Parts: sequence; C-alpha cells; structure tokens
Amino acid sequence: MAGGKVTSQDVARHAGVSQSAVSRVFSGASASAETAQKVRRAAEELGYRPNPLARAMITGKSKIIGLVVAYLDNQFYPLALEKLSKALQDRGYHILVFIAPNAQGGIGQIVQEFLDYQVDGIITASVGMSNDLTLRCADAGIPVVMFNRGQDGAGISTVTSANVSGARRVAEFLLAGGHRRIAHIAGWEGSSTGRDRRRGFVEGLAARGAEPLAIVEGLYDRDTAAAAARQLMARQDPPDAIFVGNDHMAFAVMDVLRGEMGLRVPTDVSVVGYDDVPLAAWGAYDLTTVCQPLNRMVEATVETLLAKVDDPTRPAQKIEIEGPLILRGSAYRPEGWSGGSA
Amino acid sequence: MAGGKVTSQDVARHAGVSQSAVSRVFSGASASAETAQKVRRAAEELGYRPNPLARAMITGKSKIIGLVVAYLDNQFYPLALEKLSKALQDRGYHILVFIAPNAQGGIGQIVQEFLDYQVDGIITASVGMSNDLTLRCADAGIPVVMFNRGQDGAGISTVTSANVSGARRVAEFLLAGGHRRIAHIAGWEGSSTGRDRRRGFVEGLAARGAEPLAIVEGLYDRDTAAAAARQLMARQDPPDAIFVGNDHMAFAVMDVLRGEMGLRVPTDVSVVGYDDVPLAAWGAYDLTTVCQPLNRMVEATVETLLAKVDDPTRPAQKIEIEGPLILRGSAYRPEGWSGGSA
DNA sequence: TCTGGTCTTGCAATCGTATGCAAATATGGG
DNA sequence: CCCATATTTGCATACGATTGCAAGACCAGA
Repeated sequence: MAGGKVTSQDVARHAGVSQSAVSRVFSGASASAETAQKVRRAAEELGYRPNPLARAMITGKSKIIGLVVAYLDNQFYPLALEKLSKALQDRGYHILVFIAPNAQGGIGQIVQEFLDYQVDGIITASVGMSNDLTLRCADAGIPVVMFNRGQDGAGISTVTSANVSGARRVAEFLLAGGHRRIAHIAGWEGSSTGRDRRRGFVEGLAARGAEPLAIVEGLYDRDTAAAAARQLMARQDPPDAIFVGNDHMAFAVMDVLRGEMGLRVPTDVSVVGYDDVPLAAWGAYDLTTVCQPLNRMVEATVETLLAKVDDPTRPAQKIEIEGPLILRGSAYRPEGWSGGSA
Repeated sequence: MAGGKVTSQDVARHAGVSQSAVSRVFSGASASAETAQKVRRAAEELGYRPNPLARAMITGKSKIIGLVVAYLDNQFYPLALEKLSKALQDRGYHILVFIAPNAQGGIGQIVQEFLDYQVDGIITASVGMSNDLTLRCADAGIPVVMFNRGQDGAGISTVTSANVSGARRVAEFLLAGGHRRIAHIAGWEGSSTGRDRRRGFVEGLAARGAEPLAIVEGLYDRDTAAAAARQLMARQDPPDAIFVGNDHMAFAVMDVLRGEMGLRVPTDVSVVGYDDVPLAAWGAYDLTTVCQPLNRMVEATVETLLAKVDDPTRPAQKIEIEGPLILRGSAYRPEGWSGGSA
C-alpha cells in the first residue's frame, strides 16, 4: 500500500516462489493451485499490479488502441468517441486518442506515433488513410478499422451505415410528400459518406423519374452549408425541399431559412438531415433525418478490430448497417409513411 | 523502410558506433558533432524511431497524459477535449483518455490504470476525485489538474472560470433588465461550478436587495432541467426570467418554454445560460450566456500540469479565469449594457 | 614534449516482465 | 512398485532503451 512501485520480484520474495512463477500466475499461464494462491495473496498484500509497459515490450501487445477523430464539433463524433471508448474499456483496452489536424500529412505522423507506442489496433473515425499508410500498418501487423468511412482496396476494414439506401429512402420520402423541386446540400465529396449519400439520393429520384433541382457542396461545414442554403433560395425557382448531407449542416440550413429568411419549416421548405444526433430530436430543430445506428456501428467496429487483433490472419471486412428514417417535424410527412424500416 | 522494428542496436551497427552513442544522440545527451551526424544518418536510412515504451521503463516518463472526461453530450466537453488534446500534442505529449463511468467508484479504477501506464500527469475534466485518490497520485509523484472543477484542499491544482462573479453579473444584468421574478435552475450541487454559480447569483441579487423567486436543481441534465422549467412555470407567480446553470440545460429549458408551452423568449421569459458553447450562438437558440474562456482555461491547464511534470516540487495552483457575459437574443437587453467586460 | 583538464565513448548494469529450456515433481497404468 | 508421461518450477535470457563509470581522445598551456 505504501511506497511507490512493487515489482514481481517483490511478490516472488514475499510468496517464497520465483519471479517466473509470479509472472505465470498473472499472465494466465499454467501454475499449480497452491502456487497461484500464494502469489495472489502476496500480491494483494503488497498491492502489486503488473506493469503493462514492461509486458508490452516483450509480448508486443500493449492493450492500447489508437483512435483518430477529426470533427468534434459535429455532435456525432463525441458520441462515437464515447461509445467506442466505453466498449473498448469494457474489454480491457485503453485508448490513445489523437485529434486529427486539418493538414492531410498529419495523419501519417499520427499513425507513426501509434506504431511507436505499439498500439494493438487503430480506429479512424471519419478520417481517410492513404494506401501507403494502411500498408505500413499491415506491415507492422496492426489491424485498422475505419469508422463511418468507406475505402476501396481490399486490405482495409470499414464500418459504415447504409448510406446509399438511406439517401435513396429520403428521395422517395420527399417525392411522396409531394415535393417537386428537391435540392441537395452534399457532404464533402472526398469522403465516402458524402459520395454515397449523394449517389443514393440521385438514384432514388431517378427511380421515380425525377432529378435533383440542384446539388451544392456543403463540405460538412456549417458556414459552407449556410452559404449553400442562401444560394439555393436565391434561385428563381427555389427548392421546396432540401436534403442535407448530415445533421450538423442541416441545423445551419434551418437557421438560415428560419432566422435569416423568415421562412417556415416545413411549410415553405422541408429539410431532411442525416445521422440522427441527439440535437436533432431537440425541440428547436425537430429534424427529420436518417438514423445512423451508432450503437451497432460501434459494436461492429470494436468486434471487427479485436477479432483481428486476436487473429491477424482474418481478412478485412466491409460492414454496412441499415438505419431507419426518423420522421419528425422538419419535413412534410405524407400519409402512410411509417418511418421506413431499418 | 522495410521490415518491422529497427532498434538502436541496428543503428549502432550501421553507423559504426556503440548502442549507447545512439541513445545519447536521441535523448539529447552530449555527443560529438561527427557522431551525431553518423547516427542520424544511419537512423534515417534504417527508419529508426526510439521506442517510447522502453524509454518509459527506465526514465519513468512516458510522455502520456491521462485524461478523464464525463459528459460528452454537453458540447462544452468535446471542445475541451479537442483543445486539450491539441495543446498537449503540440508539446509532444499523448493522451490516454477514459470516459468516466457514472459510478463513483469507477474513477479510482481509472486512476489506478493511469498509474499502471505510468502517465506523466492527469487531467480530470468535470470529474471529482476523492482525497485518498489525489493522495495516491501525489504519492506516485503524478501531478493532477482538475479542469472546470474546483476542489478544497491545498494539494490539488484546479482551473476554472470565475463562476461566482460571472453568475453575479447575470443577476445584475437581469435586474437591470427590469425582471423582478428571477428563478434559477442550478447545476449539480455536488460540483463546485454548480455551487459557485448559485452562490454568485444569490449574492448578486442580494447586493441589489432582491432575492431569487426560486431555485431548483437541474443536475446538469436535460430532462431534469426540463422538468424544473415545467415546475417553475406552473407556479402561480411564474418567473419572468430564468438563469440556468449551463447552456446544455438552458437549451432544454428553451425547448420547453417555446415548444411545449408556446411562450416567447425573451418576451415572456428571459433565459440566460452559462458556458457559451458554439450552439448558443446558433440561430435556433441565440442564447445570452456567460462565456467560459475555453482557450485560456485549456492553456492554463496544460501550462500548470506540464510545469509540475517538469518540476514536481511546484505547489498546487488554483487558477480562476474571468469570462464576459455574451448578450444575445434570449434575454431582454437593458439600455447601456455592453456585454460586461472580462 | 609533458601535464592537467574537458569531451566523448564504450562497457555493462538496469528497468519489470515474459518465456524457452531443463530439472524436479506429480500422475497414472500395468 | 516402477517406468513413462504430464505438470510445475526455477534459471537465465531477452525486450529496447538509459545511464554511471572508467578509459580513451583531444586541446591548451608551459
């Protein structure tokens, strides 16, 4: 209890066994019941805890997972961070977190530091990795899972929601609501989510013989999205519905429509978002949106990652999870729409 | 470039020097210019990077800071996490993050694991630590700074904003605005911020010969705050102004007032929050609130912590930072009020 | 050229644990 | 009761760095 550091040596002496015996007891290797008993007892009395760093040096396993996150101002990611963290904590892992800098090159730096610390695996949340980086990780035997971001190339595991079909459902929903001038404020085209949602939306309209009034880039950024909204509404034929690439931008759009332009939502314009962050359910926005099933995405991410930590020969997986359309007050709700099943 | 791990031994061989020479070059110890040159070159060619775990074992310094965060659904904390993280990254530190479980005992567990990993310091964001825990850390020689949470007892450093004076200013502001029935939905009384804001508010009113209409606990929780708002407005003499213990709860209160009860803010009721999270500036809420100067708080936190990491003999500090009242549209703004200087 | 001092450098021990190997002990079958 | 086999245990080494110590290299002054 007192003093600083108790080592396995100390425990060994106290228990009258060898240091290797202590090590074996704590690393789960075989040991007689009697020895285990003595060791545990001695450890208890001395307040011994195995040193994970020393352990990591030998085994190569640090019980640390590296996590890179980018946009913490979008409420979706703090939540993802929270749930990922908890899920990993529950399984005895720890999290080394990096906030990704905007600079593109920065991610390489970060991965390198992860490798330095011998993390057992890496999760990137909405952050892209170049191919040579993924290669470096594979080379070092460190599994990577990309969360909420798809990536071509067979080497890398990804977990996303079903963005194409989700966006397609939005298109159907808005058409069914009688809207005829439907615009889209898209996410960043450099991200798979941005591209997929856009594609699903266009396909959904096309399947019913319609096409978008306009598509403007929103870059997942509030200011850009707000500007996009102003641009759309300044047209001679302004949209009667806007599908926005995520909730974070949708809030900005609603602020512009209602605050700056005095329009009513959904009476004048219907707005639909994507993500279903908690804020979307709050009274001030009451946003109709496609749910990304965070819990299941997190579960799948952790599952996939740890499976590959335990067995590095596992092939990469691309997991896609369906989420329902959540009907709220920001978009006209046609008769008979029940929220689109998951 | 190829293969897995390059050790200082490899570099030594490649450069034709001893392994200790390599170590000295990379740990900043003295070495002749010529040797340094050879070593760096060899390291470059082989792609060598010092192993921080091995280094930590000997020096005891891991370049890791432990960070505990609790309420990630309150926008203030993701931002704090982001800025703390960036500030520490910039100074060459890494962050081991734990999401605090609701259970009180959990924090002890977490601190223990931090100690296991030999973190160089600990930051707790809005998380309390019992005295025996702080003692354990001090005992292990690990500095702790509490962010946005005060604590009695001389042993522990804290960084907060000036909650008492901030809340006092709110009281003056609301009185100056002609409000006479002013209620308070308080934060959790178990936290210093909750207590200080409440106290400042009461003192501010008292200084002008007024007293609060009512004070209800909000526990920094949306649902609880919403219930508190309903309770207040159900009175025979409902408040004409509500000072809410933080922005996160204030949003819930506004949702109730406007959404459920059809009241207008600030015409029917003025609402003032605390924190000035980004969402407070968004059109849908446009919340008058006291700013917590996040950047300066983060700077002070990191500064204080690292100073003590470098020099463990430094005494604990209690730092308090003033923040201005931000005037927006959720509260009636009396003539001549300029926003209350910082 | 020799002496005294400062800089460099290599050797070897160390941090705390895991693990291969061989010796010792326990177990079981005939 | 003995031999073959299975477990358990301790010894010694390794992981990849840092660091005290002593020996070697170097420089300047006399």
